[in-house]
Amino acid sequence: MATTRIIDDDRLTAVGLLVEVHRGLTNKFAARLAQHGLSENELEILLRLGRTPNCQLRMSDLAAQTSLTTSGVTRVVDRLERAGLVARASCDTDRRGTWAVLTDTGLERVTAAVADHIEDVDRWYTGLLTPEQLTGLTDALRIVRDTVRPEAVAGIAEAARARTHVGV
Amino acid sequence: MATTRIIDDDRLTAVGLLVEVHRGLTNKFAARLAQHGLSENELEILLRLGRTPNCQLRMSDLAAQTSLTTSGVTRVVDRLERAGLVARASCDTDRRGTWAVLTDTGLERVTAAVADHIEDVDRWYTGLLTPEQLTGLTDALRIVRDTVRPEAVAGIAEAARARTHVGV
DNA sequence: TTCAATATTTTGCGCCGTCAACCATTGTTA
DNA sequence: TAACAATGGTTGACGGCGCAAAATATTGAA
Repeated sequence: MATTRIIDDDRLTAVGLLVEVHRGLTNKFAARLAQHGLSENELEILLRLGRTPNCQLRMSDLAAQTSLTTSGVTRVVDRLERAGLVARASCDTDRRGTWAVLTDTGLERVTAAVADHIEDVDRWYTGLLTPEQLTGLTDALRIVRDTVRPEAVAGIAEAARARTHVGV
Repeated sequence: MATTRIIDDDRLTAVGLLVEVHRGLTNKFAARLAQHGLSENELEILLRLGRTPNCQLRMSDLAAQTSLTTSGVTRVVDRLERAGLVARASCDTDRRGTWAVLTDTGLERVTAAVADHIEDVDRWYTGLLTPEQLTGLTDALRIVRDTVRPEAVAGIAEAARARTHVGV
């Protein structure tokens, strides 16, 4: 007698699995990141800045990429700025906007944090799977990502053109 | 000239993908759940209760299963109790403990919510993948889940034995 | 030019969940 | 039995983030 309750639907457990993995990893990562004085959101913002040609991105682009609210980005950048890892620079071409610019110490900090972080990622995630499993996983995830968050690549080209210098 | 910056490590983008998918799905699901007056955490607690033999679970077991804090579970159950979806019942064998028991209206509510929710899950997640992709994905996720959250199956056997009745 | 409509960011307020402290109960050891 | 650590749950203080409104800058139209 198979149970056919809607509450046991396979699709439900499939998302459940994703959620559990996400939470589990987040918890595993949090401790080490805290040693570097960073939260996951802060790390992500630093990473996105660091990957950009001139290490800078508009606040609204950060919001689009991270799926934080613009308000959320404001506050995260506030903290990072207070910590000296990011600086704000006004945008010449559109004086409504502000660049968030990764400082030198910000780059150092994120580099150090990432080195440790990758160890954890490998231990708790990528290292648990065979290469085939991993590519299968990421391919599938990419399909889902592209439909649930198509806007995730904002402002990179634009930022490459601008050249705002900070520090020094 | 390949870029070899640590910040671009493949493993990093692999987790990034997972995080993006999780956030994207969460956002997609939130609206519909809100129509049923539920948050994702609330739905999860109701689901876990509903899947249990007598629709009841100890507070601490809920905490272990959901990776909320016990304090967090207290507050979520507070809200659900206020809404009449869950009731608290004292535990006979250990008077420190309390059962969270799904009420009849709670069961109705979660059933209705899940019906809609599954549609969304299918549209934004499981329905986007071929059966092979999906099983590959869940198999891989299960491997990760079992190592990052081995404690995720708490209190079910125990709850089956207890038979606390609430309402009527 | 002037004014309305729009875009970018910040701020006030509130919800949600964590942390740490706390109370009640249980089990253990003597 | 008393004394005490360990366990289960709740509460107060606090921080992070979203929502909506405000502040500022830009664009378009008359």
